[in-house]
Amino acid sequence: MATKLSGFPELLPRERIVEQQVLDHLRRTFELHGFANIETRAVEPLDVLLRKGEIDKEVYAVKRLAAGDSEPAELALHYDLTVPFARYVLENAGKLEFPFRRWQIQKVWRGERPQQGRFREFTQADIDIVARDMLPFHFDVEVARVMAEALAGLPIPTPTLQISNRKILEGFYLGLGVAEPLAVMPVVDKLDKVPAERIHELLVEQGLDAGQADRILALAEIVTTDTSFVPRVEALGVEHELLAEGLSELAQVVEGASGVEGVVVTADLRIARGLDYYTGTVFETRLEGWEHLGSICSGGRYDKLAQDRRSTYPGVGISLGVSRLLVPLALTASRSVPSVVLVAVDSEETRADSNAVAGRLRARGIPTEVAAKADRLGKQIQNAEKRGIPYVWFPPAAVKDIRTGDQVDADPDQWDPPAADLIPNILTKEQNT
RNA sequence: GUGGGUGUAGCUCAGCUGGUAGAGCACCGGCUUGUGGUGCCGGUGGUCGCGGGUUCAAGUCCCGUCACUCACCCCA
Repeated sequence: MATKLSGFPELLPRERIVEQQVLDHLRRTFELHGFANIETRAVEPLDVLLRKGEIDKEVYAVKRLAAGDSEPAELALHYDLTVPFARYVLENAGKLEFPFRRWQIQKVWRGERPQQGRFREFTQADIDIVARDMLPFHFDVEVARVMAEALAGLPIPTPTLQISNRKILEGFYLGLGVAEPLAVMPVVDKLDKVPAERIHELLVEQGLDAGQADRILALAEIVTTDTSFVPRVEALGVEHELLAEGLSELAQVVEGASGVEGVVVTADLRIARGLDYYTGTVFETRLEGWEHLGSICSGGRYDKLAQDRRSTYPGVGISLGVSRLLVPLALTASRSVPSVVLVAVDSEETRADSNAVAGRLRARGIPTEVAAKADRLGKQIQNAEKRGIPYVWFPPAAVKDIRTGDQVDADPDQWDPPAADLIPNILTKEQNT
């Protein structure tokens, strides 16, 4: 008996066409910027996954059935692509050329309770740049720029790339005399859900005085679409070397990522990112009208994610949640099959003629199928229409656009569909209804 | 993982205080040996998410479970 599994979505062909085009676009954009591709295995040693980040990660352990209950699981499915990538870099450090720029699109697994836009099995698209010992800062700018361009070409609600820098927060807190700046960040990070007064209370509970808490909240209120956040932060009157460094960095990233049509870029000092390995630039991304989904694309700079005896490998990267990104789409394409043309069949005796026409169209790169059955021609047309195939070919030499009803004489060695019909079109919700 | 809501034909839904299931759309066939989307006539289709319980009798009450969904948590 077939049963659905919560959080493990499976798409219909028409939906998959939409996802596939999104993936194609991402790959094209990443490769346009020279990123190389790798794929890492689905499993990692359990202790590698648990060592980074928190211990309560909902990871799926994997073990051989024959291992029995006494042997603990040693492997687990990866829950992101960054940790496996760090491991991969260490393992292949001798064979890679640095700085190493790679894109990676794979499934990941998390045991969280599913909801709209939250899955247990989903697809992430990552770009990261890693170097040995020293990674120039301009790569922070590049990674933001590439992802902005990738998002720009997609048929989604307007994305806002929210960028911050942990050096600003940490430096500001240190300048304020806060003893444990890293403990403040997870609290401030909740600002989008918890009211400011409550955050203030929580900060005071952490041992800060009311004045410090006020200034911390004042910093977090600063959101700008250009570099005007710099004087606004400076006006708060806190000074620290790290703060100044962070302001300079963030200004460069915001400037560098701005100007991509269809993408809003902000310096947003609310963004702190819970904890983890981030050391500088941090990113989150929200979709207009779909803010409740949370961030669809986040990442940042991590100076010490990977380390071996000799070297440290600093990196900067962003992960795009493809599965989550698809939620606002109607997830519907103009057709459920790749076919541009359905070649009609007059009778089973002449099927070979239809096959010949199809072969000639395919030889020129036009996806073509032949009618399954020599039905009444009206039924063959309806069958094409049902699946959204735009053209029906009547052998030997006539082709009909069944959307308009226009029919013309044509030579299968010459005829070309308009470029817009060559692949299925993604329909938005409005177009679909 | 914690707490709440929902679950009836492919789709959208109706089924009052318990008495063995309906509509519209879709789909199939005919009017139309053949180039369709309108119209008319006819037809197929439901273990009422699944399992258990209460009852003479449950879609309708109770419990469990699964799925979807909302908040929290976490994050893509």
